[in-house]
Amino acid sequence: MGTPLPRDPIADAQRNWEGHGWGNVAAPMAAVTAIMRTQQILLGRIEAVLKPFGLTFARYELLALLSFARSGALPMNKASALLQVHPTSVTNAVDRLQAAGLVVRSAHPTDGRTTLIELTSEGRTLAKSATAALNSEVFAQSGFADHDVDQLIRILSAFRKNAGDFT
Amino acid sequence: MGTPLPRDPIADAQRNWEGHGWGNVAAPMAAVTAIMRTQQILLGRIEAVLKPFGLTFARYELLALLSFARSGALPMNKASALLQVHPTSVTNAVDRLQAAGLVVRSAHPTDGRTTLIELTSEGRTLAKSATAALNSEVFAQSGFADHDVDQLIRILSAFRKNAGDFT
DNA sequence: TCCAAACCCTTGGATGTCCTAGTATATTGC
DNA sequence: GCAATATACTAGGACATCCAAGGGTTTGGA
Repeated sequence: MGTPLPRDPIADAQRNWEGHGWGNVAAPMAAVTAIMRTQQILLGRIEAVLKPFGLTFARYELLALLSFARSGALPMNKASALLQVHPTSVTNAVDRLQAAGLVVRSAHPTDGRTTLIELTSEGRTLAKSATAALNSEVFAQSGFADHDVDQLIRILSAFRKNAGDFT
Repeated sequence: MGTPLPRDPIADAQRNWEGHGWGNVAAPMAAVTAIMRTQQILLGRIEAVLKPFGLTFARYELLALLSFARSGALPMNKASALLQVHPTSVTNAVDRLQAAGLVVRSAHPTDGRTTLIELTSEGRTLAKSATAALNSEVFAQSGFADHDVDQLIRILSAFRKNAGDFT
């Protein structure tokens, strides 16, 4: 998928929108499309860094979440809510992490419906290493200027709140 | 995946990062994570609007690209480059669009390796309708303030250029 | 001219996401 | 107390994305 294009395809699309009389939504269209593409680029970088650890981003996120849980354990429904993904996605991730010996499922002490996900010591160690790698190889060189990072956090936080992610 | 959380999980993660001595990368981490989540929200809205048309976002993007191609046809490798996705993803999308009668594959006049994707009249009509729906139901109500849209376009364009998307 | 290298598309496999049930356990209300 | 409703997790299926590999077509250098 490799060589750079001679022109920005998203800017072209924006011009196309304007040329078709949709100028009022051309800019939001371009912004939304740019977010899609940026996410794709960032995900690619993250996956590349995690690959040597045998992790994908989905599994890493779960591992990281558990590692910050103090007790090292969380109910699956809680993890689903915090990661904002479908419960079946968590089931899928836990299956694989458990097969890799990084987490274990255990029964909830009082609620028989609930399953706890618990970090193993291997899981905790791996989470730490993977986080260090992401910090130095992705986040420390994100490609965003410092003040742009602040802008992004502000803009996207407002968007997410408005979209009903949190109160 | 429903009720709003009482707190912003990304802001919490940022605080966690700072608390662990990773303050220098906490903000980029939060920005990157927010982009991931924002993309997920936007994709969900888009897919919901496209569903009645029997389209997914991937298929719509290809359809829209073809509809702007004047001749209504593009080589698959060109589509792959412009959409910035793996060639196999285009193969997949074309398979389904062709099965739905929205595009047809045809031979390239001079290069036997290349396959052209061509819009059918049904495909062109559907692309028009779907675009109108996206414009009014997603882009016209993106949830971003106008000046934030400009900021996003500026910031993400610089990022994509820096990432090698275009020159 | 001719064969190796480059290029194009497709197939097959691994992952992840969501949706739609289906099973099991809790909670609520009468 | 017991039935109806709600909640939690999982199984199966549809899609999309990427990678690796394979077969056909062009191009280019010896």
